[in-house]
Amino acid sequence: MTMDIKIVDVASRAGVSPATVSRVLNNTANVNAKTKEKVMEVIRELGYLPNAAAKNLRSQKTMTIGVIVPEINNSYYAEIIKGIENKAYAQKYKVIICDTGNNKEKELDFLNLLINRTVDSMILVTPQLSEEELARIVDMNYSIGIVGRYVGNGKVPCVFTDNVKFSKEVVRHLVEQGHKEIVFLSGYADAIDSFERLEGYMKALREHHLPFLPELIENGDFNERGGYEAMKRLLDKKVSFSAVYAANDEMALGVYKACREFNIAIPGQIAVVGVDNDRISRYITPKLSTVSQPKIRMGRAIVDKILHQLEHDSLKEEDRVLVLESELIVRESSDIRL
Amino acid sequence: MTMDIKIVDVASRAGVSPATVSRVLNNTANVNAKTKEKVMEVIRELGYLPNAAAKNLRSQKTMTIGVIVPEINNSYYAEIIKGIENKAYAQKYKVIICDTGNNKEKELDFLNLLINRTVDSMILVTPQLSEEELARIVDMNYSIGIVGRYVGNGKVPCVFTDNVKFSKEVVRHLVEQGHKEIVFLSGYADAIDSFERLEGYMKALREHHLPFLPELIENGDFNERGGYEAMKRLLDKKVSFSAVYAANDEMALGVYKACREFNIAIPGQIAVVGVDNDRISRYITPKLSTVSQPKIRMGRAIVDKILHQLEHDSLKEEDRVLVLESELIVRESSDIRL
DNA sequence: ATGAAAGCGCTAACAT
DNA sequence: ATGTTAGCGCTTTCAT
Repeated sequence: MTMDIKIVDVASRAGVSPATVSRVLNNTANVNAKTKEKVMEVIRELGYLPNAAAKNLRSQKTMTIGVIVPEINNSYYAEIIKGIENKAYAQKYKVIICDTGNNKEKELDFLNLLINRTVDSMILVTPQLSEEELARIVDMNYSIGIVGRYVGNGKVPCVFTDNVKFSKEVVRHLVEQGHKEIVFLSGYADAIDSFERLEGYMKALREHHLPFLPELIENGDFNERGGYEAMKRLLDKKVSFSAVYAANDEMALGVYKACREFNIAIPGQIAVVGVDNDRISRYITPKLSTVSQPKIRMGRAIVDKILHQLEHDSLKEEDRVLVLESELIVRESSDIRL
Repeated sequence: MTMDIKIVDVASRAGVSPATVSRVLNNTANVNAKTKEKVMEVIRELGYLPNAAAKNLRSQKTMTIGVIVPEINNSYYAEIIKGIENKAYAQKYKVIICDTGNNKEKELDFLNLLINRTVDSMILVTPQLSEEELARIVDMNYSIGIVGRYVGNGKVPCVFTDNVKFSKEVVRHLVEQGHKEIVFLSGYADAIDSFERLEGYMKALREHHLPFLPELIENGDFNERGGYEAMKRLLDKKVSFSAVYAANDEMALGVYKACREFNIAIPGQIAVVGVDNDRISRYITPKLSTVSQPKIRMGRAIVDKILHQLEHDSLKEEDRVLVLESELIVRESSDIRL
């Protein structure tokens, strides 16, 4: 145990009361310039820092934000966290990270940090919780922000990109390249991203007067292995197709693997497009076409909204939801001219 | 503001004293089975969770560990964090992340979370701080753990891999492949990793009776661009060499880029080996030889040591430092037979 | 402009 | 086995 110095130590040494020290520390009332100077000096001398727990208890704030993500060590989430941490630091907030490993139990468990006041607010990145579950918490007046999907609740700020819109763009690009039979590789079925990307895919087909063929839909659970196996299933089924739109880059990597194994040329025989603009997409051969999302900005934006709401106790509806632009990046894997 | 429920609410509703509620909550003394049951029931009914700040203040613990890393969104650090978070969660600890962006000021600032008791312990991953600076903090009895480098201070647990050892392995492998003029691409000069990897390189040269040529040493600041530019400088200098040992995969990626630009075949004309086993190394063409480090295990291990020390207030010297095995992974970029 | 004192919600020492 | 009470270190009325 350290013999920490407390506010009374500073006070007595400076010849003032604890209240005055608190005042200069927090700029919370007028303090005579001379005494202020003296107090500051003693604080420096003693290297005093206010005990966080006492401060939190008394002020009912922790200056801490929690972030719940499915996997910290996935570059997509790591970038979002980066944005959150950087913005939070600039506003003097700390960040507690919670890695659920895609486990909903853990997600719920971490939410307790909000209830027991360990954090002032919780950011959920592509959460598994339903709108109702979210509503229950928000209605108890706890602060929550969402990254990666739209939420209807008027008290919940959310930041995301328009899955439907960029999915349509991907399909349009593929159609322009001459493809008519396009596979859609979905992530796990209950993820909102899977659903919306599929929706965009279907809408685009209709717009281009292409038939929707259910046998061209496969699920790859958002991971490489899933993509690999889905691709093998497609090959087994002997359905005819010339392009694959994978709902993320991970699965596209799996498609690459299967193609390598079966000697299928990309993009010569099969074009491939992914989503996320994972770093690997630029380095793999052939370079993978993908959709880039402004991950760091998403992180920064949600912090902005949450803190605004925390401080002003309100958020106009038009400020509540932010949909950021994503961008289709065409690379070798879907460009026959290359 | 929510009307939170407090321990007194639970107590009165259960017809007992706050002390008893605290006892069943913390299993800190014998409580009659019947009353215990009753208290638990009320707790569930009310959805009571103990206020964290009050608990922290009273118990002088926060059950929180801070982690300071140079860049969260770098897979090497993200993996270490993953290991830390998972182990911490299993022990009921939370994790606050601090991203310094390689800024020493920020590193020092984050250490204040230790002093002001926001966290019980702080893990520094490849810190920029000197041993003396660390010692100053540790001598005030604050708990610190280090990942990624050895520290002499007997009170500081540390976990790392043996840079010298694997560097020698890398050079030996290259020599066995017939290389005699091997470039060493260093990271920024003040990083301990740069220094030790260089040391291993030099020792290996001596062991294999190869001359040490200063013109074969270049600095690439641990990033891709630095590697690219270092490689161009080497090419400009017109020195002769047939292999490059880059102190991390990032720089190796830069070497790849330069070689592509100048039409140099890897490994035909120049062999390349990196360090870190970044995911990209398996996907790039040609596949990059590299050194794999057990990142997640490093994270888990340091948490183990720190918590042991926190609870037992001591750590035997033989338990204090852990050097984990790394492994040279030979892939296409340094194997002429492939 | 400054000080005295109450109290944030919990745990632990002491009493019963 | 259980209750009473002091106090963790701070902020914030309320006085002066």
